[in-house]
Amino acid sequence: MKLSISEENHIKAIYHLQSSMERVGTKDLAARLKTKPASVTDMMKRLKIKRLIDYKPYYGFKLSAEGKRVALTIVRRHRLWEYFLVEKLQFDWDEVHELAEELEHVRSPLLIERLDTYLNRPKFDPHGDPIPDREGNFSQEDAVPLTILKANQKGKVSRITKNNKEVIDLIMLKHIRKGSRIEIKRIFTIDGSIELKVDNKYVEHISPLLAQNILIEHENGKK
Amino acid sequence: MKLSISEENHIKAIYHLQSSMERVGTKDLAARLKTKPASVTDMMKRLKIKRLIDYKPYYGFKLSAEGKRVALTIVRRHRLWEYFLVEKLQFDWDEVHELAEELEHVRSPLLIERLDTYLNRPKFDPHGDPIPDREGNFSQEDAVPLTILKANQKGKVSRITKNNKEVIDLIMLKHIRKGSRIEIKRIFTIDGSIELKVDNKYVEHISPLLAQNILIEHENGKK
DNA sequence: TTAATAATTTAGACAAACCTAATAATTATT
DNA sequence: AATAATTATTAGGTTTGTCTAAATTATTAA
Ligand SMILES: [Mn+2]
Ligand SMILES: [Mn+2]
Ligand SMILES: [Mn+2]
Ligand SMILES: [Mn+2]
Repeated sequence: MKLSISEENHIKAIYHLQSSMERVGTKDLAARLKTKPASVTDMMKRLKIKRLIDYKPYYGFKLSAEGKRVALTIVRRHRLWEYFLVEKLQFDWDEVHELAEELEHVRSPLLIERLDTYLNRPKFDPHGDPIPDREGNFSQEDAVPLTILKANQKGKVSRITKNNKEVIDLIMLKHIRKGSRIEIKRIFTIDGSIELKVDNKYVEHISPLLAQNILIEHENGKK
Repeated sequence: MKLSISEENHIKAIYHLQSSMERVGTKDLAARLKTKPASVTDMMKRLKIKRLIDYKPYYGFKLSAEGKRVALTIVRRHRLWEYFLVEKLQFDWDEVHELAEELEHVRSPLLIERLDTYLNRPKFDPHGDPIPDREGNFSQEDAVPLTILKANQKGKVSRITKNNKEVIDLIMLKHIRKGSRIEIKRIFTIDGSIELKVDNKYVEHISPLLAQNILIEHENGKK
């Protein structure tokens, strides 16, 4: 099925909103896409015809199985490009979203496959969000980067990604090591830096880059 | 000025057609873009309003100075992406055009600048076509890859790009060396291989990859 | 130099993707 | 339960980019 860029953007937005609400409403989707409720209704009718959503007028919508599959391929493309931009083109992690928002619409399974291989099949994007694989599955690793935790969440350090000397020195300095109990205090959106409490003892402030290299034992179950 | 994807495609197509005709006609442009003459006329009216072309009804059109500037940035994006796809993602040189046709429309000067840097500022794309720089200038080097020559054109070998042993062995085998006089006999579009006469003596058949590494002294003057 | 042919433009339609304003349905509040 | 507030849909438009068919202009050939 060939989808337009706008259709893809709508599908992806529904996917994201669904994680925090059972059915998505017209107003919320319009707000997220910076469009108007009337326009969303138009689009929902079309997506319903294409069987990508379950749409009950006045009662919101949710992705169909096929819609979810499509959403995951778009998310995959988006996050792989973000990873590429940061890892290869030296962009900062907070500069890449808008570009990925466009690059994600180049639909070529072969391109994405090659890009994935080239990047060494990364499991998380520069913001710490997981990158779905070709089949739409997320990493089964129970270790996730510290960056995906939100304020007030807790976790235990399971391992450090890079065995780079500087990284090691830094985490030592911050009293972090394998097994440390971490509690996120605050996330500064300006630079993505994180204030956290280590082993209920030390209050530390670390960069997002360092945080990406600290893997936390994943709480299996609902997110 | 913000241009749509379709507008960009039209501008670029005019640019290419202009190299073989003074003014471009409606029918030719329609054929190249796989659209209809009536649609081209519509678009030409709009591009005229945006002052990107000089359009005289019934007498064809040509790019304005500004139009040419725009065309060159699109060509630059196209060719840089092609280079990326071949050099980094292991695509074959004959598989990349369609993908670049889409990637070229991600308009971000910063992205293209970083990509260029990352790729080490290549001067020619995988087909041997020159990549314009940020200012729209082509390489001033008087050496161009053998691949940009057309059938029946002649040239003198100025140098070999890679000092790789295999490349050296191959060009020796084909009787090619610095100073050799080359005459292109035929280009096989299936694989891009080239039949040529060396020093008016040996008829040889070489791969496009090898041809890319053979630099020819450029005939300065009109193209 | 006129008639035939080819190229181009115009007229009129249509789908996609938006919009505003008006109307209707749902949900929350007294 | 009635009313108010919120949310969603419909009606009717607009712009972009395409199309087909008809009319017009330019070019070529008789
Ligand atoms: Mn997008
Ligand atoms: Mn991201
Ligand atoms: Mn190309
Ligand atoms: Mn294109």
